[in-house]
Amino acid sequence: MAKKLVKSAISQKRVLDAAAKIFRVCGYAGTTMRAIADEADLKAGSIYYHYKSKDELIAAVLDIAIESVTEAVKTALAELPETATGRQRVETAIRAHLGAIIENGDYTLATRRVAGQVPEAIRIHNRVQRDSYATIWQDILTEAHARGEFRTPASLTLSRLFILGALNWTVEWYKPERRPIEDVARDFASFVLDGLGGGASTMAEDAVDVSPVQAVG
Amino acid sequence: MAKKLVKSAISQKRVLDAAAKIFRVCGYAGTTMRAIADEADLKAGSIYYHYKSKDELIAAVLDIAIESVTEAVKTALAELPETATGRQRVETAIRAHLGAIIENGDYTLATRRVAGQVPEAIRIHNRVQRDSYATIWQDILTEAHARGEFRTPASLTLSRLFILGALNWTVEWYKPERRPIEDVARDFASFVLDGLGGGASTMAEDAVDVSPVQAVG
DNA sequence: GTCTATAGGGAGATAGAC
DNA sequence: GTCTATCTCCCTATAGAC
Repeated sequence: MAKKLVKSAISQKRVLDAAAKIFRVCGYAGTTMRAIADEADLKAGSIYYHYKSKDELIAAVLDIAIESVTEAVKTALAELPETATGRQRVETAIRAHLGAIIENGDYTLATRRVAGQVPEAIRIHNRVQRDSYATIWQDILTEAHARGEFRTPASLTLSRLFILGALNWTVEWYKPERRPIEDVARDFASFVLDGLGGGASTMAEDAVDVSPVQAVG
Repeated sequence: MAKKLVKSAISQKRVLDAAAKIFRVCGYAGTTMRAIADEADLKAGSIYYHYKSKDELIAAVLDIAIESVTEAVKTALAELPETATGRQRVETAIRAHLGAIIENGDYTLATRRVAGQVPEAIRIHNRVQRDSYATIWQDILTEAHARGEFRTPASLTLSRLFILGALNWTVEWYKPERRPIEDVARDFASFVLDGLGGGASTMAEDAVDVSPVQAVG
């Protein structure tokens, strides 16, 4: 916060960004302090000035991954007028979620790659945060359903898992140079709300596919 | 194939199943030959009788993961009558895909955990198989669209990535004791085809959620 | 804050007995 | 087919100079 801390904070952030990048590529056990140090233009020993251990680093990466998405979605929803419909809220949350996980791609993907491999204590802490994020979606869906905007007494939990699955998978295939993430968000919102086969379309004409058979990941 | 090979083949399968399980939990670098050996009730050195290296093991796991899904979906589609609609084909493929990835959960999840960490040659080989699987879906969607069963000139590639993302994510949260995978498949097909907000519902009444706020993964 | 040097442990893979 | 024993390499983390 004070000016004296700025240099240290910058280094710390550089180490953290490097860690996310290496964890993403190499997984938990495959990530070495040397590789992180190289990425951050440091020597391995120097990392320990900023973080006590490899576990403290992965804990920080996991925290940022979920917190950045939570913040983005909360903020986007808060900016909507009170009169916003359930559909609008769902679409807004989709846009914010996609934007955040793509912007923090290294952190998001690192989270996926190391899932289940981090020590128990860290996993529990992170689980609480993820459950907390899930309630945001659960609330959106519950309210939209209560307002009669959904056609069926579907399981809202299953709906949420369906939506978040499709959204989270984007980090596996999305290439920024191919199309803006806002376009993906718009189409995904349309898929979620109206499906492929029915409903009133709000989907715009789509550009011709550049790569008709892109890998599933 | 001959009776003389049976014992060897059984051991080999036991090693492979053990490898999938350990790769799933520990990731690529985190998996040790000793851990695989323990899981298969062997000593570390014995594994090398069946597989030349750790890389050969992970290559086999990746192969099975994608091939089992491809086979399941191809077979299910082939069993449909020629007169089947696009909707029916999509629903059938969803059911087959979900059934296969859940049944081979260790292989499927191992694939996700080690993504991007395997040597180049293995990755390329597997990439070809995955692209080949993607074309099956692309064909289903293209045909359904050509028959006028989809409401819009949407990007079919984006549709496919959306669907497969939601489906693949199920391995992260699905618990067999909570509900049969067939129920998830039925509801997911409904989400995909009609969305949450519109269309003609084919969705059955859903059981009350046991866990309203399940982690996103 | 960052460096070098190193202690201490564990990995993949091989050799040869049984 | 499976075992034990071992070679060689590389990891995390620490100590102490600068």
